[in-house]
Amino acid sequence: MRLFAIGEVAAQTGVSAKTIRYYESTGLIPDAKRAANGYRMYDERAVHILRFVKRARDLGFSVEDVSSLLGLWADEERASSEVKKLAVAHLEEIESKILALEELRATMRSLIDCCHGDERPDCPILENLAQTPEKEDHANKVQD
Amino acid sequence: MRLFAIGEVAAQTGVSAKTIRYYESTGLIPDAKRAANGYRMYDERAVHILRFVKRARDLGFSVEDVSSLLGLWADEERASSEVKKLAVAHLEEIESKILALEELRATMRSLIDCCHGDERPDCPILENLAQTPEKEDHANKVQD
DNA sequence: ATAAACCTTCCAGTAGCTAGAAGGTCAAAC
DNA sequence: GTTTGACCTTCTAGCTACTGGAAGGTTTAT
Repeated sequence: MRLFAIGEVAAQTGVSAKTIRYYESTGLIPDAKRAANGYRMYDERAVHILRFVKRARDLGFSVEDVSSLLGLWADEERASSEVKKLAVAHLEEIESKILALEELRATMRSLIDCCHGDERPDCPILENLAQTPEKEDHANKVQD
Repeated sequence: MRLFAIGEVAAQTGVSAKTIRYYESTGLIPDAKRAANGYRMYDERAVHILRFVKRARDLGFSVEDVSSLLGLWADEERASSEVKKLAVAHLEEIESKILALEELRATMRSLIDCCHGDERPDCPILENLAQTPEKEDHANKVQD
């Protein structure tokens, strides 16, 4: 069975050598085998695991979630509902982040639209930031 | 002129006492005056600054950006274009984050839709994560 | 023999706080 | 008069998920 050194694995998986070592140190992936010279060596299975990790991280799963997913992947007896639960929770997180960012975007857009952006010092953006929220709820809202 | 202790300022601004001290320690806000007993004391101006910081942070500006904004706010000679430049850059960041998250959302949705999510072990989500990507060259470099 | 390209470990730093420990201060209740 | 509790102080460490760099060992090519 062919074995690969860490740099080659990094190239194959898109996970940097530093990050692979980091994953090992935190226990996310199992400790690599070592060659006689002390170098970490990886077989196909280890590379496969790393690719799984990479894909899940790219999908935005936290390292902790990835750890759970690896566990489920390894468990032949898993219920797919377990996986789906993690995925749905993650999707919901993504969705709420999008909502929050869309609100920010709307606010930023309206602020930017109000600012002439020339050499004069008066600036509605700064005025908005500086406004005292005395009339609470409506005072510091910006219309979309 | 009335002075406020840190707890009251925290309540007034929505910035926690811990965070106010942190902001002071990093130089984002000026060092507070001290009462005879060593307590930090804040006047209206200091509270105003903190509210500005809070609002800007709520809009998602980085602390570094907030620092620049504070500088511009204090500078009577500023050009509004300077402020606008920061705001536009921030908006663009928000927009690219939204785009990235929308892509993730689409992928996650389709994965979730494919998974029956019951007690059986077969799961398209895991299969997707585990799939070996066919040779798409992602400019794999070794970096250390 | 030397250079380069690998590999090793360990320490520190990133953003923006937050938690907790150990202690000083102040007003009110008993 | 003391004790309780809510304040305040400083300091250190931890969170996520890495990344950079130092100091050094190994391998391969020239």
